[in-house]
Amino acid sequence: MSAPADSIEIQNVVASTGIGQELDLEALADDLPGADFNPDNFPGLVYRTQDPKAAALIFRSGKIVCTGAKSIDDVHEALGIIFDKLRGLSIPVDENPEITVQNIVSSADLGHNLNLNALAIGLGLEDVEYEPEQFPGLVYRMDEPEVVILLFGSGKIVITGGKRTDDAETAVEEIVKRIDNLGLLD
Amino acid sequence: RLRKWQERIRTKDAGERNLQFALSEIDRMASALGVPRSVREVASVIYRRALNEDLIRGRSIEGVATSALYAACRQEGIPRSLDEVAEVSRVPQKEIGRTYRYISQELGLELKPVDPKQFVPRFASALGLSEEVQAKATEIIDVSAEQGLLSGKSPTGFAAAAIYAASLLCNEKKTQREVADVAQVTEVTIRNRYQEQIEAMGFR
DNA sequence: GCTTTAAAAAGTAAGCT
DNA sequence: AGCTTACTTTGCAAAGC
Repeated sequence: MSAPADSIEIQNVVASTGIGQELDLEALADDLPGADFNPDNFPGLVYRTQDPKAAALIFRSGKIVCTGAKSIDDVHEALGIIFDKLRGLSIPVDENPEITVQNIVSSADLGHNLNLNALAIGLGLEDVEYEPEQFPGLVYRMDEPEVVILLFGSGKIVITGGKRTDDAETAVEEIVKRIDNLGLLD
Repeated sequence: RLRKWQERIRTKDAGERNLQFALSEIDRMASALGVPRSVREVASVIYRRALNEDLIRGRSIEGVATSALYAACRQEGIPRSLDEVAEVSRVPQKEIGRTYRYISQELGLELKPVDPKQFVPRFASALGLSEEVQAKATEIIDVSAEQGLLSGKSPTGFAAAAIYAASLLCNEKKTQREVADVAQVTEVTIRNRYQEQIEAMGFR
């Protein structure tokens, strides 16, 4: 009764935005408690929010990358907290900065063990990367939706590369169809 | 005009020198790995194809040469593990794996996943084990793979465990450490795979 | 290409008790 | 023999080397 699509859980959302204002990251690193800034290592300043849990990379240009959130709502919430923190430091922040979701990582469970060797051949070696000496997952690049699926022997899978919430659902339904058509869904 | 002409000759010479270097490296590594001449020839063909399709750009000659050799071993059914290939190359294992995936994809090699059984003769003879043990190990691999135990597991670790189990069953016991050393896996991996395989064979 | 961030899957490995 | 920690893979943006 439980369809594989019902097992989908969003694990990570990556989004980008910008406050429309250049920043002095050296000063910001001093004024923002908990900020990590190592310009020799990486040009962005790292700031983590506790609730919701997320990490933001803040750049001199005022552009920001938010990762680690468990939902698109959490991305907006976390960035809202950061915008308010910056405003609290008298830094002008755009009224409603546009937030773009760049990648959503989800996990799901197909509920059946998978024969990855058979699947590599069945799905087509040209679209598959399966090198168990290097990584236990089979990497399958799907065209529609344009996502990458990692399939494991346990039947657990990871869907990444999608920008929309329903990409994972569509991808799971599609991969189940393809595996079933190959007679490899036991 | 003259300058352009000289430049062409210079790049042609450089290209020729690079190709000779790559082919001699393939030869050197192939000798060190003890693979037959036929595999070196296949590796050379793969390298030339990669060169013609401009796949070397942005990659090291040695990295592509090593990957071509790794691919050739697989294509010819006598695979070497990435660990083994990395030992005779001056390119790190991680880069060999990454470059192999790239040229394999771009050249459409479409190589099937490595079959653990292909490691059995080489590992077993390195351990001085009989044909009987090899046949038993092969049987163990077939039975446990059919039961779905192979998915996601390293082919060398799978082969090593089967050889260890077969050596016990045929009274030619080798220690986990001895098998682990020739297969270049840890004893922990052999132990884990061995337990599953023994159960799949209906022993215990 | 690299650097940094985040998260899942499962296998392998290394260090410590 | 465990247990813990850490590394492998995928996707993406950011700025700069």
